[in-house]
Amino acid sequence: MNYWLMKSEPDVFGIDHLKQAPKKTEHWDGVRNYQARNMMRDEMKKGDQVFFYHSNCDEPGIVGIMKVVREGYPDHTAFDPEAKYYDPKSDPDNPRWYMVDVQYVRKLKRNIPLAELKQYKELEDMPLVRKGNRLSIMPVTKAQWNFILGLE
DNA sequence: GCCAACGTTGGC
DNA sequence: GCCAACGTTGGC
Repeated sequence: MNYWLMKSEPDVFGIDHLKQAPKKTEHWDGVRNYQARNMMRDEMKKGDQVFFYHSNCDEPGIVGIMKVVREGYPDHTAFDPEAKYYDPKSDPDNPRWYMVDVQYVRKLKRNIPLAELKQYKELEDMPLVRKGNRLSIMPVTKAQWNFILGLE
């Protein structure tokens, strides 16, 4: 099993939105970055565990855990001219963008803010804590995963 | 293929 | 709201 971290803006889609969704499950649409796309399309597997990270908010940080319940499939919002992340270069016969479905597992006992995560030598290799990193989906090693859970 | 311009992300 | 970092676009 692999571990991941996915970012989302809580004002747009936060962990409570996921918790309140039908079956506590939602598709992770709107990703328009090739590195992140490749991970969702090729690498994220059913049962993989994912940290839910809140970005662009008062206190950015890891707030909970979810799991992959459906592996990569085409992001249909790219085909919809009305959608915010419409991409005319993606078409159903040759989809450019992919998404996975994720299901709410639980919140962490406390939110772990980015400012704190940056302090730990154990996490210095995470793209998350590197300056200027904008990747919205990233792999997490088992060691990093366990270390972060130990911070709860 | 290079690279300047531009747009976006996201912390602060 | 500012701005650094980075990805993408498009002219040449």
